[in-house]
Amino acid sequence: MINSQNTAHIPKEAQMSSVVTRFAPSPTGYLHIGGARTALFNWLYARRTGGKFILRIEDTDKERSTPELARAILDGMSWLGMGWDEGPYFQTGRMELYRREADRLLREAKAYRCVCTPEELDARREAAKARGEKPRYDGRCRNLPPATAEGKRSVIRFRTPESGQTVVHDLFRGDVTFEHAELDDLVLIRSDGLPTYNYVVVIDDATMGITHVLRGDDHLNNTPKQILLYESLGYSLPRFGHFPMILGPDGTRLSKRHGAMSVMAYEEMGYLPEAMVNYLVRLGWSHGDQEIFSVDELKKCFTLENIGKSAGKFNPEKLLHLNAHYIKTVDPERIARLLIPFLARKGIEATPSPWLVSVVRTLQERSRTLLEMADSAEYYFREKETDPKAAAKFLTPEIATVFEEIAAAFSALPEFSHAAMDSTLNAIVAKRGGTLKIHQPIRVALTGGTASPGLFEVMEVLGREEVVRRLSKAAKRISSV
RNA sequence: GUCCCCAUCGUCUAGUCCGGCCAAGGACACCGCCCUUUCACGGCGGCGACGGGGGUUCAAAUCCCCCUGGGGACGCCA
Repeated sequence: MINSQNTAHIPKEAQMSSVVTRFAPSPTGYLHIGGARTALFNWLYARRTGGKFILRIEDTDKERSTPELARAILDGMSWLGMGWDEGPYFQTGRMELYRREADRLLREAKAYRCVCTPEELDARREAAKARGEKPRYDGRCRNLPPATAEGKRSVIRFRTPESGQTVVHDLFRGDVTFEHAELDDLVLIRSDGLPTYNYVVVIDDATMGITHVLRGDDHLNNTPKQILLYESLGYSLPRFGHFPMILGPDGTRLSKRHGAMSVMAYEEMGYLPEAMVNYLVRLGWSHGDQEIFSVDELKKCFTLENIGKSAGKFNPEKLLHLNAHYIKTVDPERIARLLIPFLARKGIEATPSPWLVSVVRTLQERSRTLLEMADSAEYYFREKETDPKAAAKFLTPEIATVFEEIAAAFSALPEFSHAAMDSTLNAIVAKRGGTLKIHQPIRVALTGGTASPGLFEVMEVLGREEVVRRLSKAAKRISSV
């Protein structure tokens, strides 16, 4: 017998207009890169098709789930700008439904009670591995008279067909066939009465009307079991699509070893959500040669057809590049607002103002993250310690008098503008033979280092008073050495 | 070990379904040059891939098979 998801008869338009996707993370960790992309694909597909996107928290692992982590996942979703149309649903609130359906399966003999203990199961698994076999449940409680389990600690297992096969019609990979003989009798309800993942996911997806189950291909092997469950429960099947996982830069499964994998860690490092979204969407999906995508654009052009099949490696460099792109092109007023907490971390108090925006404008082209921007913005707010090497090279004794002359000339300027400063400097240089290199010394005196935005921009933002003050101060300091 | 998936530059990928337009295109990184008051931005150029072997065909990155490599799953985790 071959089980199949038969949706081919449904007209394309009908499928399009009624798409329901979901993201179902378990609150046993933060929202990480991989999870975020899964959410993104589902969210984008729903948006693209005018469908619905549901958020569901899979909290049936009472050992590891915490409300704080559930909160953190929600925060991550919000930061990335992914809103959900329904939920978040929590599975812990749906226990009665899970038990009722399990009882039904039990009554129909599609499931049975198993009294094997975890210890026994472990031992058998090890033994099977030692023998070189696939470690599966051996089915010894399958035909136990129901009375045997009476009063004993037991789990409810699904009675998987012993022969035949199930084929998964995967949206991205085509048909994948699994022999039932390869599957074992999975646990539906644990001995403490809590349901397991493979079971609840089916009930939830079915009862919530999910039409497209789009998830990482680490779930592909679970799918035949779930299809069998759908059929036993009498539910109609959604369409399944398994996209490749994201691997660490070293090609192994993503984990803490790979450094910052939590999405929110990137916010703290000064990344913009649009950069993260853009990076994530291009990892495993493409649209010709296009690299830059706004969210609005994605809502129009994101398609399932362009999702690839091979696993991708997480590449922090490209994410950084994309972030630099957005730092550079996003509205400076917004950057200014976002920058404030980063400045605060350095002990710099700033408030939104046109001046702050002008600071940002000078730094947009040379900052790849908000963190970098805050670092290079420091001299606008307070004098920095002068880099000793820069001082040695540019703050030479003969420059002191030049600084004083410039300070005086600047003070006398009717207007402290780029053009006025430029011609003032040129005049002073010309007066001394025209070979004097004056820009770097001024830059060092003003910013404490040799790298900064255009000198005139810096001076305009700093303001005449501060420029004159720093120049005079530098002159005095040089002379006093 | 068993089963499942995957395979184009170091990385993300276009091209593969409908074989010729591909002496394989774009992006990141790297290198060089130009622009330039520094650092950046930008522009131009360079380096760099169809994993191997068999088929099929007039023709294969594209279709088939095997091998190899990588990943995943095998829980009273999700």
